[in-house]
Amino acid sequence: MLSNTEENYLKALVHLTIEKGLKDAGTNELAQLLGVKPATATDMLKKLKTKKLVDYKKYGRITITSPGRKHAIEVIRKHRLWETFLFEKLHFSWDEVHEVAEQLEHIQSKKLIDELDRLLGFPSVDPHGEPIPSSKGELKVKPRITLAEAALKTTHIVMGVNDDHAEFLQYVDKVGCKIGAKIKVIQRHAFDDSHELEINGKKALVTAKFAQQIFVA
Amino acid sequence: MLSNTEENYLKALVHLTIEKGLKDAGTNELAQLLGVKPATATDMLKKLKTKKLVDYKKYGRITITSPGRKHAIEVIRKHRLWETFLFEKLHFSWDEVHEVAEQLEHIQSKKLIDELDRLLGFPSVDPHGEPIPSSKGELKVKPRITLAEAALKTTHIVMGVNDDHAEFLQYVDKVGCKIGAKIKVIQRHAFDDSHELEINGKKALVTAKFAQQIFVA
DNA sequence: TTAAAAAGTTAGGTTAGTCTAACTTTTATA
DNA sequence: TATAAAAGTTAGACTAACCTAACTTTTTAA
Repeated sequence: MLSNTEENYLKALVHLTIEKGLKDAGTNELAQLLGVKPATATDMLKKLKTKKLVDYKKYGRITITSPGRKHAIEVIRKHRLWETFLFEKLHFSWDEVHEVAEQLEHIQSKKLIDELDRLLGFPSVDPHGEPIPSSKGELKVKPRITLAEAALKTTHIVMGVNDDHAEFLQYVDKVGCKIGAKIKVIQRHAFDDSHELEINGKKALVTAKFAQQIFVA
Repeated sequence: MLSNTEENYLKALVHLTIEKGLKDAGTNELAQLLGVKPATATDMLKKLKTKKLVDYKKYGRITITSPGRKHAIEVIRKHRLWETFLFEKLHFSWDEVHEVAEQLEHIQSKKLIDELDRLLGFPSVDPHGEPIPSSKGELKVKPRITLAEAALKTTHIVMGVNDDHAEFLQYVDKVGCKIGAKIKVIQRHAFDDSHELEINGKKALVTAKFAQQIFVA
């Protein structure tokens, strides 16, 4: 049985590699994502290596092993099912679900998750548009285009949003950028990397950092 | 914010005092209930004392303070609401709910509990017949008679069952002893403390330990 | 009423997860 | 291609929650 902390490290590795289409990650970026110091991440990586959950050699890059990936994807499945439950059944808004799901994702009970899945009607995406891994551990990695890379003056559909920060999501919501919204990048300003958008017909000006968190098709 | 462990100590103190109609508890019984050594409980009691959650002096008896009680009752409320959710919405049987609720009771989110309460229709008892504290922190302590103290040859109604052990609950279920069942103590055998019962008309022979876990009215 | 038993505490040790400060290895670039 | 910057590691320390072994205080009962 893995601790909550170990599960969080594995989950972070999947976010940094598989979900970005990359094959490995570095100690510093892992530490940063988890909000710990690199030295702390090094210690944990040694432990995860002895448990055969990551492949890793000193000063090298980190890859997740097949058992490590399997476990991480289960945690991600739980996280996204709980987010969906909170949103669909308990009247949570999309900016409120993440924080509570971070706690709920570590509850250990196979039956709980199977039944939750059934109660929700076997959903395939969470409230932010992120795919929910199947009970067999399959995680759909759709090649995602962020608003920062999307073609200019073309209408796109908002497919998903990074869920990590409540404040960000409230802002996203405020400018009318919901899942399914029609969105167009009118122009990019090189001097400050800002993006001029049209969301469902309404103009908005956002930063590059904002644009990188919005996934479109 | 209290750790899961601190919450478990406070909860155990309420189980040992308020729910039994007693005003204080001892280090050893507390340690035993929590499955730790007395030395460990002593350490934690010192910590809870500095946080003003218990009243306590060296070699003395432990009482819970008003803030400590308030917090403990919130945890008990969460535990029993989660048990009810698992039983009512997720097809768990009454012997399966306790273990998972032990994990879920520590999730921190006021909104989560308020919404769960609403989803369940503001229940007043959990699947084992235990009262669910109100959102204001009121815990009904019904004076409870166990089967071991119940009058002989009188028909009683099963009002509740101690929920701690899944195996016990499965056995309780098997002999037909559900909440609301009619139960009569035919005879008690002094030489081995066994109890001869009649449950909904069917005979059964049970131990004293069994009889102490069944609450009747 | 005192001695043994029960209850409770203290001291010192362990593990998990974190930190800082100093160090080493790798990489990128002048 | 040498060296500075970036990336990563090591050593030593801290806290929370647990342990065992030895000790002290309180209670019980002969």
